Amino acid sequence: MAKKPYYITTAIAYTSGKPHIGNTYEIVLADSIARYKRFVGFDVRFQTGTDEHGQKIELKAQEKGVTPKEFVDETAGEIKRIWDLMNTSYDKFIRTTDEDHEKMVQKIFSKLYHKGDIYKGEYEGMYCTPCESFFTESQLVDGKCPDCGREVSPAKEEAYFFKMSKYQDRLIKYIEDNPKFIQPESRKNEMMNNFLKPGLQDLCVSRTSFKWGIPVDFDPKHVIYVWIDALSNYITGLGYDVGGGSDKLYDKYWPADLHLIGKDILRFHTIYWPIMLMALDVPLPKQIFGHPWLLQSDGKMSKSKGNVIYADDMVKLFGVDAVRYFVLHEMPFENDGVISWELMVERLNSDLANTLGNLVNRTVSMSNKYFGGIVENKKVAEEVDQELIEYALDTRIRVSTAMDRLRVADAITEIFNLFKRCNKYIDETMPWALAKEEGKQDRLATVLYNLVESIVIGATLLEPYMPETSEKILAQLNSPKRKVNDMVRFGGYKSGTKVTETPEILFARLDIEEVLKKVEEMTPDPEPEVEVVEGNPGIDLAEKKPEITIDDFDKVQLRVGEVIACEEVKNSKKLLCSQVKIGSEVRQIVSGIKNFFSPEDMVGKKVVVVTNLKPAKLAGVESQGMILCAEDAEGKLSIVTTETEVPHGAEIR
RNA sequence: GGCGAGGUAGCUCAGUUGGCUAGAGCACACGGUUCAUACCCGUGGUGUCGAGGGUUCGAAUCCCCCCUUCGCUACCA
Repeated sequence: MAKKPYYITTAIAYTSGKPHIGNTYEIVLADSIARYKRFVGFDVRFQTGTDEHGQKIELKAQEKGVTPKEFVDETAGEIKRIWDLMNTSYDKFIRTTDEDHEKMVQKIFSKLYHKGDIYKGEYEGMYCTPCESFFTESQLVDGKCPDCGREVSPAKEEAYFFKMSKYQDRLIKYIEDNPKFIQPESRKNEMMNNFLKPGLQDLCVSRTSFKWGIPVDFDPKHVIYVWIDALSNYITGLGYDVGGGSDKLYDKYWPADLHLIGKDILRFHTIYWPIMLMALDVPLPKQIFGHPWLLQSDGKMSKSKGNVIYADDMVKLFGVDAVRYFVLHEMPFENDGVISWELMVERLNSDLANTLGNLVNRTVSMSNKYFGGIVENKKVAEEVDQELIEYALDTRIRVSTAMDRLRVADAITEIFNLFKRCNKYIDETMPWALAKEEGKQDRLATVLYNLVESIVIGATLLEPYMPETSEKILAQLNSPKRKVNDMVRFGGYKSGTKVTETPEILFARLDIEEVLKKVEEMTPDPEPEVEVVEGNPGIDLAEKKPEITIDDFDKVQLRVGEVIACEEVKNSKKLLCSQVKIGSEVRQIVSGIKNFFSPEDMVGKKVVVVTNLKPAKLAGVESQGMILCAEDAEGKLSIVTTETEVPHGAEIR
C-alpha cells in the first residue's frame, strides 16, 4: 500500500536580518511534526524558505551599499545555515527570488487579472512624501507618519486590487464547515469577528513605490505586492502551474495538511490565501496553526538591550538537542512561552541531565558491572515488571494522541514520564541488592533487560524532537532504530546484545553562574549607551538616514532669501505662500507653517531656501523651493536663519 | 472604543459537561538508597482558586458587576 502523503510548511522567513530564537522555534516545531509523521508512516514533504522582496529589503540593501539580490543572498544563506544547524529535515527550501517561482507568480497574477478578480484602481491613503510610503489611518501615530513623525497628506496611487468580497461568503462557510481549519480556535474568532463578519475590503496587490519585487508582466511599472508573491510559495514549491500541467509533486501533496505560521500572520493565511486559492480553483489547505511566541522573561528581545537570544549562541552553550528540547517543551499551545537562560539551565539539569542522561548512564553502567555489558532476557518476571511494561507500551499511544492535536510539548512530556517511570523501576527492583543475593542473577538480568527495552522505546519515540540524542542512546545500547510497527509489543530488544563499555555522558549538568558569565562574554558590547545630558535631553531621531558623501550633499543648493510678501493659501489648513527674494529673482514658496507663523511674522525674515528643489504643487499652488525649519518633539517649528546679517542671494555651504 | 483570551501553591501551568479532603512539574525541606552525572525513589502545602454579589444541597467550574494582564482591530514582508 502506498504511503499517505503529508505536506507541511513553515512560513517563509523575511530576509531583512538574522533570525533570533523566536523565529527558529517555528522551524524546529515543524521539523518535529514532520519527523513524527514520517515515523508513523506518512510520505512527508516539508517545505520552508525565505521571502525576499519588498521595500524594506530595498532600503536595507541601499544602506549597506549592496544590491538587493546580494543582500538577500547573504541573509537567506544565514537563515538556511541556522535551519541546518538546528538539524531540521526540510525537503525543500524555496526562495521567492527563485526563477520558477517568480515566473509562476506572474502567471498567477495575470490569470486572476484576466479572470476579473484583480482590477486596476487607485489606492488612496495618507502619504508621507519623504518616506515615500502610504499609511492607513490606523497606522498613523497622532495623525503623523509612524516612521518619521512628519505630516502626511491624502494621496492616490494607481494600483491593482483583489476582489476579496466576492469570495467572502464561501470562505465563511468553509471555516464554519471545517472547525479545525484555524488553530488554535481562539484565533478563528478573531478572524471572523474582525474581518469576515464586518465584510472584507478589497486588497491592494501591487505597488509602484518600489522596484524590488516581481514585476506585473503586462504592466511592468507595477510590482506584485507581498501577498500573491509570498503566499503562493506553498504551491509553486510543488511545481504548480496555473495553466495546467502541474508537476506530479503538486498532484501528490496538495492540498497541504498543515501550514505552520506565527500568530501574527494568521490573517494572511486564513483569509487572503484561501481566497486566492478559491479564485484559482485550487483546493484549500486542511489546517493552519498560528503558534504563539517565545518571549524573554526580562522584557522583550531587542538589539539595543543586547538581550537578543540567537539560536547559534544557545547551541554553542547547550548543544542542538537541548535547545530543541527547550523550545518545544517550553512552548504552550495557546499562550506565549517564556525563555531565559535560567530556565534553560534548569530544564537542562533536571530533565536532560538528571532524568534522562543519568538513567541511560546508570543502566549501561549496571549492565557492564554485573554482566560485562551483555543484556539478556532471562524471563524471570515479577509483578512490578508489568506496570513498567504497560507504561512503556502505552507511552506510544499517549504521544500519538498529543501529536494528533499538535500538542508537541505534551508529547515530549509523555516521553520523559516514561524515563521517570524507569528510574522508579530501578528503585523498586533494587538491582544492586539482587546482585548481592545468590540465585538472583537471572532476575537481575531480566530487570536490566526490561530497563534497556523501555529506554529503547523511549529513545525511539524521542527521535522527532531530539534526533541526535535518540541516535546516541540507541548507539550506547547497541540497538537498531525501531520501526513503528514493532512498537506494539514489549521485548524487541535482541537478547544477548552487548551495550557500550564506555557510556558517554549525554548531557552534563551546568552551573547557572558559569553560563551567565559565558553569555556575558559572548555579548561583550551590549550597545554603548548614548549619554543623556541632564536637563536638556534634546531630540532623538526615530530613524537615521544612511550616510552620504560630500558629493551627495553638494547636489543640494542652499541660499539666503528674504521674504517680501506672504499670504495664506486658500483651502489649506497649514500652508503659507511666501514671495522670497533671492538675489535678482523672486520665488514663490509654499510652506506648512501656518500653525506657528502668521503671514505678518514672515515678511522681512531672512530664511534659508533650497533653491534647486523640483517645483511641486501644494494645494494647487506651485512652490519653487523650500524654506528650512527646525522641528522639536512637539512638532513646533523654528525658522532657520543666519547668525549675522547676510544679503539675500548668498549661498550656503 | 469593538471583539476575544486569561488572572489557581515561591515559579511555570493542568483542572473535561458544577460534586469525593483543589492537582502536576520545578524549586525548597526531611527521610530512604548507592547502580549512576551530589544522582534516583518517597514524604511534606493554613493556596481568601483576581475582588464582590447571585443561582444551587453543593462552584475554581454557571450568571451579574468590578479590578487587572494580554491578543486581534485590513492592505506592515
